[in-house]
Amino acid sequence: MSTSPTPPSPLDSVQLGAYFVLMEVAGLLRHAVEQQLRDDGDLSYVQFQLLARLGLDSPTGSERMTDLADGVVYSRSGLTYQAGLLEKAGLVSRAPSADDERSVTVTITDAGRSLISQVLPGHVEVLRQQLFSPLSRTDTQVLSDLLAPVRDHMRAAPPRSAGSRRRR
Amino acid sequence: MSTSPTPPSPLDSVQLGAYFVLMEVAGLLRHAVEQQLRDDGDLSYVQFQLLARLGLDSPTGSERMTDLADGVVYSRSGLTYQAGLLEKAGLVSRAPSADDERSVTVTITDAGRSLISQVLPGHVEVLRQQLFSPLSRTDTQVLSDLLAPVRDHMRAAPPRSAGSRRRR
DNA sequence: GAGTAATGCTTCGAGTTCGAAGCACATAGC
DNA sequence: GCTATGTGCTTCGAACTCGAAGCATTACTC
Repeated sequence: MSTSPTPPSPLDSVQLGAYFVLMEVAGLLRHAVEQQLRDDGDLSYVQFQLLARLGLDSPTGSERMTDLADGVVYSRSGLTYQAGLLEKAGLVSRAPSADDERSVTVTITDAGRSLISQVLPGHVEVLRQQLFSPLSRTDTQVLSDLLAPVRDHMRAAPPRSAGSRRRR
Repeated sequence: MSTSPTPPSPLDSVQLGAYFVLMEVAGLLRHAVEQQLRDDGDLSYVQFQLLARLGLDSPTGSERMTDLADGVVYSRSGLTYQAGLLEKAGLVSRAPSADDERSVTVTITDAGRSLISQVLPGHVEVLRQQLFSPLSRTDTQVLSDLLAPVRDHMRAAPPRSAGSRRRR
């Protein structure tokens, strides 16, 4: 209430270590993956994420811009830019949504699907070598189970651009 | 073994899930942290990493450019840019190394140390709320133990710019 | 059903990132 | 010692990213 300046109560070394190693692994993995995608299909990591989400996750192969942006943790303006590139490359098409005239629906094309399947094997191989080779089946399961609640928790309290434009 | 084209052998769903959740948590966490750093000390995530490494990890408060770049998973040219910004802000100083005339040694200044301690409490608070609140003490330890070998493995087989300039 | 607020996307400018090329110093081989 | 190769850092250009501001459509409220 007055000037209690958040008593330090620093993280213990285990927590700090977990934080650092988490961020570092993610960073290194991203670099490795990025390089493979560039070599095999001339795609950036974000572009691959977008295509994968459309081609593998979505049953219809379509999604709204906003849902795509949220799903990939990405700014809206950045998505506009990337969607433009993907469209120019013929991997994706954009059209105003049927029900909501404001929305734009992005749909993966056949070329897009084919590019995914061209890139995927190498992608999987990188993951296997870089990420999974030091992890047993059980390890992987445990890792996943530990992080899933964290993801859900973070999604719930969105630090993202999610906040309403300005909560007045 | 003529044309065995890397038999698909796709990752199972557990592995895929682990991959996705790992990358997503890291992404979300980075955004959250970035915002806090911006608000509390006008620092980017990379800048904070650099200062933290100099101020908290290094006993002397100094490191060579290359070691800094490797430690932070960052390109050399990018580091040159950021080191320039930090120097201009008075948080860091640069000087040619004593033993090797090519090297540049970066050293954190008092202002840099003071900025770290100004930003750290809020940083820790974000981590506590975003990352650690869904994790028990044991969970955190396990997570750290799972990822440490992965990091070591990835560091060993560097996908980074590490390769010699061109292995001829 | 008119007016206000909220939502969906894009444009714009500024800042950041990377790799390739280049410069300077250091090391190796002869 | 002198050339050839390697290493450390910086400069340069191109590409990417973000948030703020703007435009269009939809949802609320009375």
